[in-house]
Amino acid sequence: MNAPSRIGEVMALDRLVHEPARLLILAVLANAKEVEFRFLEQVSGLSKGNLSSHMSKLEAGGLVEVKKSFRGKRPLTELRITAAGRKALADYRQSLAMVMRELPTPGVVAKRK
Amino acid sequence: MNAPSRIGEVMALDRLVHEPARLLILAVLANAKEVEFRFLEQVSGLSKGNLSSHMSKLEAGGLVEVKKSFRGKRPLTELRITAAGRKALADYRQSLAMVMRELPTPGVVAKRK
DNA sequence: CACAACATGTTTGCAATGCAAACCTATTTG
DNA sequence: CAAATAGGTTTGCATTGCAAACATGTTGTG
Repeated sequence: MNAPSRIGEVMALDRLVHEPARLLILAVLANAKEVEFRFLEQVSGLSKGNLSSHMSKLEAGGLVEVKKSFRGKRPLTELRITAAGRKALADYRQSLAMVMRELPTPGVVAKRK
Repeated sequence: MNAPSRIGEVMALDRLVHEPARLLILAVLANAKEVEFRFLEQVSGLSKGNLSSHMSKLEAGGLVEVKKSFRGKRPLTELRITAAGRKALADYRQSLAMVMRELPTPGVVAKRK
């Protein structure tokens, strides 16, 4: 119950996942078999450059796989989440849940004494 | 269809609060009337320098108030969360809750068939 | 055909950030 | 007195997130 006892959880958050842009990407990927670069660009509102670099980081970290091909004559980049990616996301979610418990509930303020 | 509709929440996270070290600080402050620098240093495991700069950022953002005084002959720095700080934390918590809903539940993977 | 405009990403350049080493001022201890 | 300790702040640096510029091909237009 005591905040300090679990306070360390916050610092253990996986920074690769914690970054909002990447968290968004992972969340989308986790809900679809395979997602196109263009789609991600649109739903995220990220610039191409920014998206591209986050993508590379996720790939470098092994959380995501990138498949390059052609649709017709145009380049096509598709992303898929890996098993490690799912695990990282699940772990992150778990940590978040703990963190949420540490955060004061709206109303805890009134717990004066 | 709900994932893409609420997906923007992730990008709206307040970066000032989102940073783990600062989130930790805020969480601690929210549960105590006033907290000493040294105490924060110990429970967080942050270096003095790091803590000092996060502190300054929170102060600059108006989420925290810093009171400097002396205890005996030694300098003493105390922090208190402001109303704005509580609000920022509450809003952040709210956003987090939404994000959590977007994240795949452990077990969603097995939803085949 | 020439060449402009578009499509799809990647690389580059830069400002902002997190981090701890080094520093500063004052006090206490050997 | 010198050295160690206390309590923080400033500095220097490596990393990052971000979009502008670039690269490479394709389609449209006169």
